[in-house]
Amino acid sequence: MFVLADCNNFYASCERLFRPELNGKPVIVLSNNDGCVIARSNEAKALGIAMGAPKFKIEEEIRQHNITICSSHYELYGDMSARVMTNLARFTPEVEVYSIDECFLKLTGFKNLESCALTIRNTTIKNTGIPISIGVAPTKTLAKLANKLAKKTPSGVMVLDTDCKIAEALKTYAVEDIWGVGRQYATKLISEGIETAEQLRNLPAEWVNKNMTIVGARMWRELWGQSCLQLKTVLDPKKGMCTSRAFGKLTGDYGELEQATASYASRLAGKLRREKLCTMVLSVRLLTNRFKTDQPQAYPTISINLPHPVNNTTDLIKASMKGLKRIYLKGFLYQKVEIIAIGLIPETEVQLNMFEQYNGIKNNKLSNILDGLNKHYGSGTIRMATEGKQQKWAMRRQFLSPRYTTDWKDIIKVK
DNA sequence: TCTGGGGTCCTAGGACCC
DNA sequence: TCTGGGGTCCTAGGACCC
Repeated sequence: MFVLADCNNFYASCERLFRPELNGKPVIVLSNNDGCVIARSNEAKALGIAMGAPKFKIEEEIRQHNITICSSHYELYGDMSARVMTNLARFTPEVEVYSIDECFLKLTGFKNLESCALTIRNTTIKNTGIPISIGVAPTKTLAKLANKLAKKTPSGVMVLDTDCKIAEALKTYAVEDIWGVGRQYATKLISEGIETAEQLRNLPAEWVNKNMTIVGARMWRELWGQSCLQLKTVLDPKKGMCTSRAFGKLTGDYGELEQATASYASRLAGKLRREKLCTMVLSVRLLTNRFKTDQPQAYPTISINLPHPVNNTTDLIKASMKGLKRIYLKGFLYQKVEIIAIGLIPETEVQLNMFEQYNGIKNNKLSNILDGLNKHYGSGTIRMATEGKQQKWAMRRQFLSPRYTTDWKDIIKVK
């Protein structure tokens, strides 16, 4: 049996954990740059605050209902996530951490699944303070579905362990809420008159194969209780890595773009080193704001093949600067730069190019020193000069909570 | 003023090979 | 006039996820 454990309103719950006065009150968490809503407490959901709503469009509701706003704070969420996952892993060795707030577990040989699920839920809540729901079913797709139903029950647990219970659950389950049915498929299915999971499951296999590719066919079989998606206990090596973030303001200034590009490249280099990976290709892309339809749009991009696979800050900044210079177009206001690394290989498998000069040893040494200092004195303590000092383009985080769990200086702020 | 960031997998089509 | 049959690899684009 597959179990899906999913934290309720995870980011909002993390924020509330250290501010208990917010319990029972509407809380929302905003995306980077305090752009749009990415998490809501139940109270905020009840007020009709939509997922993804831009903040500037709901100012009136925020004021009227006295909604508490938080900037997203991934350091805090990451730390709380690790605590939740550690607790879940105590119940079975078969664990797949699926996302920051979700985890699949496999339970074999348990007689009373209901009480087992309840134990998992209650223990995790007691030890972490994060509310969580548990869905249990014979396939991952059905466990996801069970979890969604569990959120609506008082016990927070839903076990679908018989054909009868599964059939009953599918009857009224909206087709667009199935894991694997996104916007495109939902529109298509609904236009064909398929509105519930039961109707989708009753479609002939040929129809699904023809219209929904192999991915859809797997999902369809999973709805019938045939497990096609296995538990992934070992993470696959990453294939690509990307640093992309909107600026705090639009800019067409080359100097500012240089700083931002260098700083994102440096961040990407740090991520690569942490995962012990090197990249062979670096892509740089500038983007204007697609919502500003009255302004000229441009998305110039370039891919640079590196002479050697690297992950040191010096070489990656250098390559990104070269890319920026080649794609920069005057007269546009840019909102974002993306730096993408593709063709990742493990540090230990790097092969050098005998026809190119290799400065890796010196540059790697420098990067390691950088990492060491930033780790000891706090990230951002030391950085490359090209990354800039003022960073006028840096993202807005007006409503950031203290680092309750990861910084001694901030812990004293807890009331 | 203000609209997230990071991934995965699959398919189709073109280039190229013998 | 007639114009094979089988592969592989790569890329772009589209779908999905949280």
